[in-house]
Amino acid sequence: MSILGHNEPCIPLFCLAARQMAYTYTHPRPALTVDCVVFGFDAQTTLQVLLIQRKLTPYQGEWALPGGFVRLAESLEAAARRELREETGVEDVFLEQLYTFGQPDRDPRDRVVSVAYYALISLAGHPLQARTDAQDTAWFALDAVPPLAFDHHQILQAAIARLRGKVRYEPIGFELLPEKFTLTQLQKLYETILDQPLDKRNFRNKLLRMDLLVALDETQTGVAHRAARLYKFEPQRYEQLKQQGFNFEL
Amino acid sequence: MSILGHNEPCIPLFCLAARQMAYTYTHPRPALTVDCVVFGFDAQTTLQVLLIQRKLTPYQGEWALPGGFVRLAESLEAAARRELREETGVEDVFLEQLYTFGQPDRDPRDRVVSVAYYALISLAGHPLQARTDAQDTAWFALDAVPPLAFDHHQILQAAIARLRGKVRYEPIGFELLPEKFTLTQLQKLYETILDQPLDKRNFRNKLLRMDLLVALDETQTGVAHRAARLYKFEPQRYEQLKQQGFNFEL
DNA sequence: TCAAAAGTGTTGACGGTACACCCATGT
DNA sequence: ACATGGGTGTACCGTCAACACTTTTGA
Repeated sequence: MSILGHNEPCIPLFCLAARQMAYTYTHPRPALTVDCVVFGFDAQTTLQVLLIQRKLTPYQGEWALPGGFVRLAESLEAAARRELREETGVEDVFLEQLYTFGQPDRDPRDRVVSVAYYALISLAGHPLQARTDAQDTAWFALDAVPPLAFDHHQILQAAIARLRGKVRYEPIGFELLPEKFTLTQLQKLYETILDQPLDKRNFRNKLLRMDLLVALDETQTGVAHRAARLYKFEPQRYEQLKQQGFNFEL
Repeated sequence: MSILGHNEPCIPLFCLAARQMAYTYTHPRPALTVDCVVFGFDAQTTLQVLLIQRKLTPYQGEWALPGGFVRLAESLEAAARRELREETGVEDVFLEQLYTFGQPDRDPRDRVVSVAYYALISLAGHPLQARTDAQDTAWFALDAVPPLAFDHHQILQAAIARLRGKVRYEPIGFELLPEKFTLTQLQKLYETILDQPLDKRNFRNKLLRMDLLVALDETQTGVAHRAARLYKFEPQRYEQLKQQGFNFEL
């Protein structure tokens, strides 16, 4: 646990650290962290964010985005993935850089610049994760997010805006669904993210016309009504179409 | 001039620097810089980037993006604007954060993370700038960019991709033109950025239908043929329409 | 008078939107 | 048998794409 309250085992790389000492005098450096906005979706509930409760001051006891210091020998994305794994158990997810936040006063103690990432995962896949036992990690529906530490509320808003924008012209929505899903689940996902109702027939026609989904020979199970057909998104098919000038758009 | 070869007067903030010393041991910090991709356009020529020639090792004598260290008390954007002013004389321009580059080996000497920005300016407005006298600052057409230092080529490519994407759904193209411009100049700008020919009548109809431009009672001067009407982009009008659900799109 | 760019409308194709009913399944 | 969501087609309308000639001006 670091002095700044982020979770990082202390394994300094001595040669790099020594080399840096000389430079530090001429150029005092901001601290560098990564923070992750993890979105989870489940057609039974809604779109949620993963938060952790801070154990250290400042903002002790408040909720915050998972994140921590960047090590000297790892890339920014690697740092984000490591923090995500260490703090929340989340692994192997869609992860993309969002924006870098660097207002001088965003951390009350020291200058800390943070590179924010956002991640997308299916809650149906990993239902509430192994970490739910830990009292300090929890999912919050987007309309019930508690006050957040630092400028994390601003980061969250930026992530929502990015997701809303990007989901319309890149097929990233599928990252929030299990591998096999129904068209109704997909529609509910889009309605939730875009915050507007969509017409069922138009939605289905449009998506199927794109030729990105393969219909499986399977149906939903465990529902108290007619079981819906399951579909799968084909990333390779998308790459192929994209090279032929196809543009995903919804 | 810093040991890392970026241009920054050495004015350490001693109290912050001292406070940081204690943390440095537990958390050796990457150095943090900003780099700027400055795009300039002129309907007589084409889309260009502003580069500076490095005077220090490494990559001595090679071309690079303007940039330098972030100071402890300034925001990232302020650092980008300061470096731009100090190194190239460019001021008061459209500037937006692009992406943060942090591969551990992107600087051969030390870990340096760089927050990249891109800027848009009209060359007709500031024709080749006061700095053209300086031998170490120059504009390069995008299809004639020399080899660049560090990973600056990658940064440039990312900036081009961003510009190409964004120009289609936000009216940022006007930042590359003088305040008063002709529709032909605007069309040439879009053709250059999107790298495809556009139909003159369709282009004009579509833009004028958007109701974002005001026709001025002035025409071009100094051309050896019929002078074209001048137009002006109205940012307030855009904000107003946006709130009514209007989406710029080309 | 010539060269060079400005300016202007119509048509056909396509995709978006709006809209309502029957079907399959589990309880 | 009933409740719940699954699944399907068409008609209208607006927007995009293709396309060529006349006008103005300066040299």
